[in-house]
Amino acid sequence: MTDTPPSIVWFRDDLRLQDHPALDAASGRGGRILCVYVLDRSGTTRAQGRASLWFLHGALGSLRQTLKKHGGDCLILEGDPAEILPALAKETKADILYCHHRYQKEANAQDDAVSQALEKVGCDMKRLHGTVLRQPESVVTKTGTPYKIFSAWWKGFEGLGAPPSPIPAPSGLSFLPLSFTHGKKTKFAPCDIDKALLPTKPDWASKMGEYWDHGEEAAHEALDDFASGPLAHYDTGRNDMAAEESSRLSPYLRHGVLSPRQIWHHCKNKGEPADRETFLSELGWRDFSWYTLFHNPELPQRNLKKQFDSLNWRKSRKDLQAWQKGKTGIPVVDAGMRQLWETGWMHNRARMIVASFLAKHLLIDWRQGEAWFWDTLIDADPASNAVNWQWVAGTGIEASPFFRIFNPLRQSDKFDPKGDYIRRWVPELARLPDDAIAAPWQADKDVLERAGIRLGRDYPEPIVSLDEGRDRAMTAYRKTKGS
DNA sequence: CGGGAATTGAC
DNA sequence: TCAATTCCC
Repeated sequence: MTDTPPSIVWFRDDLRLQDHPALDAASGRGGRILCVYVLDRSGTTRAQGRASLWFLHGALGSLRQTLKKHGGDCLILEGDPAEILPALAKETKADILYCHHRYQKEANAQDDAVSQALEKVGCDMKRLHGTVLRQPESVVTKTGTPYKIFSAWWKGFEGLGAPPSPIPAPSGLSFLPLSFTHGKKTKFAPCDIDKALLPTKPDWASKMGEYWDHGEEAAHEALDDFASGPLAHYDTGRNDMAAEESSRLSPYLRHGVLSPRQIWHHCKNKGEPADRETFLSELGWRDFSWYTLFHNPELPQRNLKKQFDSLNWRKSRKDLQAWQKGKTGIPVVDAGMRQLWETGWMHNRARMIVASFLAKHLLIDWRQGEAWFWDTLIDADPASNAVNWQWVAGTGIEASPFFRIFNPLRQSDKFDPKGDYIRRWVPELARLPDDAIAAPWQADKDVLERAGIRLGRDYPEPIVSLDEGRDRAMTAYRKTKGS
């Protein structure tokens, strides 16, 4: 045994052992390691939504199990990291703490504060890049300014060659036992993660548990299943809402059970070039979102196009709730929203449709939608969520033009032609024939009767006429021009 | 990662 | 006539 002092590895959105630069660095140093996760109650960073916390519960449990196989464990505490971590460093005599950079302004400021507090107890904080393909500063235009357009950024990104290869989980890890925390010295009791993380109202845990497996092993299985299957026809398959052709890796990616570099390198030689390029560019969008958030910290709160600050959003609690519950009377919108509620996840095509419907047809502020997704998505990502909402609402830097309004019926025709997605998530419409299920209010009376549907009772009438909603949005958005 | 009206073009 | 293409919103 060397006399190298212990190191602390502070886990955040990187709940894995493989391709974990912070853990790898701690291992390479030689001393014993204390793994810690802090459920941040300081109020300085945005609290995760309830669905996301549910997934976190599983991810933390799996991380602990994996660490136990290596003879270690992860200490889970609740409170202010700037108090907890220095206290732990003092108690364990650790002189170095490893973690990964965070790219939200508040989170980065918190890390700065933790670093300063650690310094006072003789502990050095080392932040490594481990949660994105490339750190946000690394892709810049020739004039040194950040890119605003994805395709231009992507070109610059690819011009740098392949992203760094993932690193394997360190072997021969040596851990500091957690038992010291049960001594009198520590003032921090271990966090009861069941109590702190599992949702009670609503009790999502039992339902969502049917759809998701936890842990690195399950995540890599999902990755391999996708790479050896749906990736081969991803270009078209990803848009079929009823098919299970999308990767469904987002929850693992969000919580760092998988790293983007692992996904990239696992897929880089699979499938046809066109399908692969489409998928990798989706992974690119995730990095670009973090890049955009890094350069625009106000992204989750403020329109990046200030022109839309004057937009007169409708304030309708009733319409917002109908959207949230999947009772808008537009089947494809309701299908998406119900899939979200039950599984904590929504097909990406459906995300665009429901988001466009809220921000355009209902003319409700995209921030209301962003907040709902934040609370109900197990993959709710600080960067992607905000970027994509601003994209759909037309308020982002590189956004869909404001007059681009998804027509839910055309979307149904194109991406759920047989209505299978609607049948799966809006079962009360299941008996309607293929050509009527996307727009029951347009169906003949006897068709509805045969399917056992009385509109307004078994299934709602549309809460807004698609034509009128579209016109209303066009008018309201157009008014902001030049104002 | 559009929609939809206007227009073209193959019958 | 009607589907494909063009072009403005």
